[in-house]
Amino acid sequence: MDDRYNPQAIETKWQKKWKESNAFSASDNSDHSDYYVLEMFPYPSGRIHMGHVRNYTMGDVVARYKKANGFNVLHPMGWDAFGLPAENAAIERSIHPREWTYDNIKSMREQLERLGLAIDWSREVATCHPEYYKHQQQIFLDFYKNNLAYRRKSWVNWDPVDNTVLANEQVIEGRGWRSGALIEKKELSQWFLRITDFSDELLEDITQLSRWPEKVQLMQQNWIGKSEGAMVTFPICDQKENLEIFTTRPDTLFGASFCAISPNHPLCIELAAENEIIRNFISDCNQSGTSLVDIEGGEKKGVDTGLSAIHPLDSNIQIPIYIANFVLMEYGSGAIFGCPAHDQRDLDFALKYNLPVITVVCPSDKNPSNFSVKNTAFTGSGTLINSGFLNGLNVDKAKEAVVKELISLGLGHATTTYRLRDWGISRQRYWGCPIPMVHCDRCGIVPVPISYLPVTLPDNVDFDKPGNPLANHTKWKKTYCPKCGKKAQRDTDTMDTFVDSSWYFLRFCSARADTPFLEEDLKRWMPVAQYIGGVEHAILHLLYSRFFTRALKRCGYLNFDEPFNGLFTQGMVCHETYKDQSGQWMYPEEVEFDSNNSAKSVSTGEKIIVGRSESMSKSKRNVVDPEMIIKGYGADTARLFMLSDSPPERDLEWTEAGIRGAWRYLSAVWRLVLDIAKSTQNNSNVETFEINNKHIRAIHCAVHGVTNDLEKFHFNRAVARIRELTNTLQSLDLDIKEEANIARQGAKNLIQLLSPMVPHIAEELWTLIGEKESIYETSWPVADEKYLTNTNVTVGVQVNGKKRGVINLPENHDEELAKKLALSETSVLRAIDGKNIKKIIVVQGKIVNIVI
RNA sequence: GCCCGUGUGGCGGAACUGGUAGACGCGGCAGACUCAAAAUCUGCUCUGGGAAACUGGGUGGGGGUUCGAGUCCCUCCACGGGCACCA
Repeated sequence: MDDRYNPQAIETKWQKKWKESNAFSASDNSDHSDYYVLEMFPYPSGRIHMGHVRNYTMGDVVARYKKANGFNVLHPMGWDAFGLPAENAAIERSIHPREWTYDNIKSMREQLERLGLAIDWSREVATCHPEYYKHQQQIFLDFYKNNLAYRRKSWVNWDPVDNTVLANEQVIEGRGWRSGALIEKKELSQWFLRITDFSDELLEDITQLSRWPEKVQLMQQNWIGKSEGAMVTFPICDQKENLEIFTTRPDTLFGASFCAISPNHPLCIELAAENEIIRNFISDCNQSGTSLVDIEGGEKKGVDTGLSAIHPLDSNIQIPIYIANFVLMEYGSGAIFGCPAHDQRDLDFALKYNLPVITVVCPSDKNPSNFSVKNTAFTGSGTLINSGFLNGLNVDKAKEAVVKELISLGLGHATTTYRLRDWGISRQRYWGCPIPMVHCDRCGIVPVPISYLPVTLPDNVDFDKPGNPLANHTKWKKTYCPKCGKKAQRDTDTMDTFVDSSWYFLRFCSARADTPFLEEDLKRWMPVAQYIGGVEHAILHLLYSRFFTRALKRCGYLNFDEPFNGLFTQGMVCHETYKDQSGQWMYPEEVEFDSNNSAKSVSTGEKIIVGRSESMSKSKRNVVDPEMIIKGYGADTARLFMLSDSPPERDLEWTEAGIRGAWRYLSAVWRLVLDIAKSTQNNSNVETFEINNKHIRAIHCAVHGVTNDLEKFHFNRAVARIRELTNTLQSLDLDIKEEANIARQGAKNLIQLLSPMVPHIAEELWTLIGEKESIYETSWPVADEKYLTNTNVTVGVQVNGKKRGVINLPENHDEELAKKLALSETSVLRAIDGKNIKKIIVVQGKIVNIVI
């Protein structure tokens, strides 16, 4: 073997060996404890990016570390393979989406394999494969049977560029999350999944996910948006119908000075038929949509309907009903009562339209007889005033009293609403899982029988026509009704790709089964012990997956609720951005730095403007191709750098200097271990050394510390500790027999500690130092306690909290000794300067503080 | 606007439950090897004063609790993220 570190040679060598020995296949009948580690599967865009490298390296460290600790590890990989880019490629380059996708999968798999990931590829799945989506269709049919999937007409967010419907969460600032096009409103019949059936469960159970980041728990809680309040009925003067209003502040009911309904409220639409002003106002609101409202800074506008509502608690009071642009049809009941004194938005509206402001809650530090709200609404708690039978009660008591009264009047009840709404999954696209339903003129909507599955996508489709290729297809949609046998039509919609990713983690457990998954496999592997992915999926994917698991439970597929026991969300990979003089983004390899560290264009020498570091993205061209890095430095170097500099949950700044540093370090380890291997003998029995030998202690401390760090996902600290150990080993004199023996022992531990992070070089060095077994099969080292506890400690001595010196003490020293030694230090005595000592604080093994 | 997070040398970041701030790395400086460079190795590197011993300051700003605060509390500022006419 070459004396120089040659990553390309050893990496391909070991990747071949691992593959040949099936090293990473998970056993479905092992006696060991099972451990399922999973990273979010990628969309097969064709090339991996640094985000993937970071994500999959972390997962690989966990997989290999757990394996070394005796676990039977499941670490699979697959492809989130349906979706729009495949269709775009079809349109732009006349490649069939299937061909494009499978080509991409092939090249991305090669790239991932080149990273040396300990993945069980025998379980690989692609969501676009009929063997995957036929099970998804079966699950959909079961959801339908169990009333968890339903169809209804609804206003949808229509993306005019992608020609498809988007879920609310896919609309960002009024624009499509993918296309960026302004979203229009359109009414269509759509399939929905009843996620709101589980609102409460999803909300409550999330607090029990102790190994999830609190941030993600909170984001999901906010997303579900539970609020408790009351539904109140306001009769309308001279009308049969009542106005139903949801409020979280029923206590302020006597402060109501107007009602407001949404422009999309049924009553509003009814009124619009005979009223042009209202008609104009509605179209105004619909037109402006979200975007204009944002631009105008959310001005509150309304139109008086001329109708009046009767106050539910006092029929002598009539309050005007407005149509207001800030009332949402989708939330609550689409109607509110305005209490200007205690809601800033209502107050703004009241001041604009000259409506009365009735103060009904007085803060505890104000005088109830003269407190009144002027320009700032009071939203805190206090005592009720001007409120009839509620006067004198606090807010909470008043809420209860009002609800009680409303119930007895038959005009209301306590209720809870959620921000979360049902999940619309219909997409007017070709490259997705077909919805296995048939529309029959006689029988209505008829499910495709399970034995007919899969409903496969047709091959010969035309992407040149606008709209849904499946609907445009001449033959595919034509079928026979499974019920009456007469001619009928297939549903031409496909499912949102978030459906595909809501159960793939279950499929991995039984990747080749005839049913979606087998119960005994789920029993072995689920829930996922450690899930790792980007925080950008904190809400959608993770919430949908939690819902899916519960829905599957309800349909009798499985018997647990939460799919992911542990969740880790890693930060993004960032890079500086570069622009040339004309404002064009530049790739990092097009930029060089001169000796003054100013940036120039490689080709023209033109000065380059260096921008702040941002998340790597193709549009800003601040990307570094992992393949180039692997070619230049090797996969181990790329992996090590991904783990070393930043804490994994934070963003990582990609730098050329950083990657070179990682490479230099691995080269140094290579030389160090080679030196040690050459100059020492492999004696298998581990020697014991004198308890205070600082070198042997350093080794055991490193083993102990790295183990703790890996358990806690502190990869960057683990790397720092391993480097410290390397420094220690480098300082040993191999000509001295005892030190050489320590060095050999230390080198072995060093290789073991490194092995989850940089597996190829670890395997090679493990062999070079005389070991026969693959390091992947070798047990994790355990630190010997006796080398960890200190017999002597160095303790700082402070005078008035300021460090003035250090003293050495036995670990179990008493107070007197500490005081005595502290007061014999010259630097300490100088600081005391003969002054009177008031007190001496001694914390054993930590600190001595002398107060003067 | 509301909710959450972060703020430590030139840079990325360490610091267990309040107990010696700056581990480890990057960069920089000096030196060794070399005809020279690269690579490698050695040393120094928070900052002001000082030749040095030593000494003053220092974890976004201000205040507080404590013998002792990067860590806890209050307040302000900056940056990042989530939600947003949510009734």
